[in-house]
Amino acid sequence: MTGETERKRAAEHLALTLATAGMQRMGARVLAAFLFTDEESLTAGDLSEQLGVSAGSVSGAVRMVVQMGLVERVPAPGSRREHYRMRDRAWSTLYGRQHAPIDDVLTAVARGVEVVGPGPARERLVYMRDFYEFLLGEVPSLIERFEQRRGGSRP
Amino acid sequence: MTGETERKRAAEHLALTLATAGMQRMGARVLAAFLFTDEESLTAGDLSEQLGVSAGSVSGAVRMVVQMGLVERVPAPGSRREHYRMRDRAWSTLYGRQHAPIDDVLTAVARGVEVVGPGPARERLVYMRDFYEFLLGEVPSLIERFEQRRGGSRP
DNA sequence: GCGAACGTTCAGAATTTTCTGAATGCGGAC
DNA sequence: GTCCGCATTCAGAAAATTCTGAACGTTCGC
Repeated sequence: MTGETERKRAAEHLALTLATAGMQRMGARVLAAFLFTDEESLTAGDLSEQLGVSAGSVSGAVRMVVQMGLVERVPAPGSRREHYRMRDRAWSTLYGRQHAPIDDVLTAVARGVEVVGPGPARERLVYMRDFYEFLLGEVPSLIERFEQRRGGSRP
Repeated sequence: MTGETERKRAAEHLALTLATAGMQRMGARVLAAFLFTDEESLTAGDLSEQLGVSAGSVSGAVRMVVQMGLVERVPAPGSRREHYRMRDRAWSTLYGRQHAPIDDVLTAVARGVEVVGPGPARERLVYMRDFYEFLLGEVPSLIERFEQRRGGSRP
């Protein structure tokens, strides 16, 4: 273990990396905050203070990560604030969610196959469609395999 | 087959879908143009005209898709222009590339594990690290399986 | 009920990303 | 060697995204 400063630096670095990889910046920062905390749960106020951003930004970012299924509200007995924490399996959930767009792409490609007559373009479209169909089928089992492998040591 | 208009509509729709899924807009439009054409190859001029955008935009977008490994320059005998076409296996390549950020995330998380002392946060970080390591190992074999399954019918 | 604390919403500001268009570079034809 | 046509680069404009901060609800304690 190193100092608290190091922890924050590592958290911010991960947030930046996730943001570069396509996640919204504030969502990534909030997520990193949850990931790196030893607290049971965090409130919007905690996040606002810890990240040095406005309550409004936190509100939006929290809504996003909750909607993504990465963070959940936790019942807050005896507190007026809303408490949140990371969900278990957050990462496999995230990975699964990243594949939601596959459905949309698949639909768009299928439309292309309908519209385009025989020829090279159509062959390409069929190939693409097959690939995305394949993915759509394989990803869940991929995640499941990880869960099972992990399942024994951390339920 | 339907009219040429339908084809363009389908191409633009796919481009928009890919853009929504995180790809840069112009890159997606260029890619869709390659995907939907029956021409052997396209030049920057073709793309510029077809998409109704400036040569500068095309240049940047083409550079991107080439660098992504989705499109390649094709020798242009007897023509001063540069010719490009989609590469075979473009989609599995794209999918593989989408996982390049995994390396970065993995590095960032590993740093977190080093920095954080025992506790819930560290457990979470270890879980995340394991998941991304698992992915990094599985994705190539996933793609390979698709290629093999497809290999017979389209070499 | 009343007051206070907290979260949310939304219009506007700031930042970042993306596109354009003119200048520049490059390669082949003559 | 010079010219011509196309591609690229890059500074600046345009557009989209993201953050803030003040106003508004809501919920709980009293």
